[in-house]
Amino acid sequence: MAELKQLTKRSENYSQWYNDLVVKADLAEQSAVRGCMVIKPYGYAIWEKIQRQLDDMFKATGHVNAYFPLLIPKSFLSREAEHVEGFAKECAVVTHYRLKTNDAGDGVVVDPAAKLEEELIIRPTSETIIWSTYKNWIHSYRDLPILCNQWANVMRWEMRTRPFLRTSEFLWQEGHTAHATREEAEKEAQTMLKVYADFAEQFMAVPVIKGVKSETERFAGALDTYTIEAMMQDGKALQSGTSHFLGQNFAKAFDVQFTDKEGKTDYVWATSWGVSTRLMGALIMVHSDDNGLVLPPKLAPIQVVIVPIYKNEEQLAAISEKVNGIAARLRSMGISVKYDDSDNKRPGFKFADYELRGVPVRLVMGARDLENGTLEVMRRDTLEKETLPIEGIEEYVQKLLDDMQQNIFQKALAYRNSWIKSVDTYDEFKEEIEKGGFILAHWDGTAETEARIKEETKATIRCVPFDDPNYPAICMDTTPGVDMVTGKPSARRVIFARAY
RNA sequence: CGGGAUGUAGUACAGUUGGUAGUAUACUUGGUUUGGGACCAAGUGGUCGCACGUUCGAGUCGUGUCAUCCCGACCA
Repeated sequence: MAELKQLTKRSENYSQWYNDLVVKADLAEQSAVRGCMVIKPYGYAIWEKIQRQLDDMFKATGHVNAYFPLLIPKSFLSREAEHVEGFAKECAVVTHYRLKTNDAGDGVVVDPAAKLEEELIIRPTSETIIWSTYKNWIHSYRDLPILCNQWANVMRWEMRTRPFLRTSEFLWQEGHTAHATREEAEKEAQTMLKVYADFAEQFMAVPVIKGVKSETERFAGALDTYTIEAMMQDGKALQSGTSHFLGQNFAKAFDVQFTDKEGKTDYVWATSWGVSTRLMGALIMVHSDDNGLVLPPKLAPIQVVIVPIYKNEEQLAAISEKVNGIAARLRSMGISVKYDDSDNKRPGFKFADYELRGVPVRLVMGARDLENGTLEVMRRDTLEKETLPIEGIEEYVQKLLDDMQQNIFQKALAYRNSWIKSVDTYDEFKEEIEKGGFILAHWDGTAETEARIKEETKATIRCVPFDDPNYPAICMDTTPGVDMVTGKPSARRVIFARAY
């Protein structure tokens, strides 16, 4: 149950509360299945908020949802050479379709007679099964584009797992699009990367840097992989979402051709893009403090919790009357409210408990407030408390939630930017990489140099950043230089970091 | 798959040279409390991961086995 301790690396203070958080806040716990994850109700509620928002953004960019099979014939995977090389090592394989009672009669064994002619693999990603399907859907330019997304689980038999960041089974969405032209497909891949970046920054309040992956880090089977890279509180990078321009690789592997307006046939151009429950890991690792989770209001399952403090039933009744009105008005404004009038926990316990869960705003009303017509407002991000009149509290809370969303993002942004550095020499690089953060350095563009740096420092190239006026100037430095290791010419600085 | 560690109550742990299992917390009951994780009293709960062995006797020693965690390689 050490996932939050693991995720946050704040062992000293966290050891005091992470067990409580995991147990009571129902975030998640490791199941008995190797590297799999139980996402308990409260954690899942956060995932649902993420899902809903992303789904809206996909629909707004013209996409529709579909669903494809969990099991993929083994032979499909090997159609695309790079793809199979990338995923073959981590596939769970289905070899039989039946069990039978064992000879002793006290258990079951795999029935050898039920061996499959061709083994099935549990999808590690769905490109192959989807493109084998698209072959039947696409004949003409009139059939294009196809803009499908699927919400699903996938399985990758990783050597080593980490809660949220790398579980063997995980939930995600994967978009798979088919286009008539290269330009349209490239534009799609860029568009979806922007959707991811907007979601991360505006909803998760996690600042990210968009960029393109080096050849080594590219998705197996893609021509280009675009990424959003986030910085955790411990100075390690986290790839939080990727969008791939697949070229015609999968169309060729599955023979998906179409006839264009001139009557010529050509292979279809493709993209795929995905984000996973890893985003929840990012959310936890970027914002949490020693009191527990800090959720951006836009993703908090409970945005406002109201706690009454009372000595007897009459007081509770009087408080509840006031609170019910406030809660109803807040809900009518689209704010999710929980009124916790349970009498089996003391107020102090409730305060601490909702802080662990990251509930953005807490309202407290007691006898004192009843008399004065006030209530206490606490904001989770700064833990500041103030006593305000009941009159107009709804508008105040609404504004506060907006302010907090901004504040949490700005805080994370300032923190992230403080982790961005630039170095000129390899010695300097080795020194800085130990401290963590994004490090901009010159690179000669070769896989050999990249591999050597990874071998010697454990740092990888996170991306070649895209031009964005909001990024620190240091990221946008496109002046040529020389590689810090080999001294060969370098077109521009790229981002290195140690990563999860 | 290599290196290291750990398996004891729901959870987190202690258990000395082998002598028949304990602390905290949680849970149940009763009472007093309630503006920052309450207190008092009583109570429930464990064939000590599993198997075999050594021994009069094993949580403790030995062998095997399974599982989990950490560090690598691999990866989103």
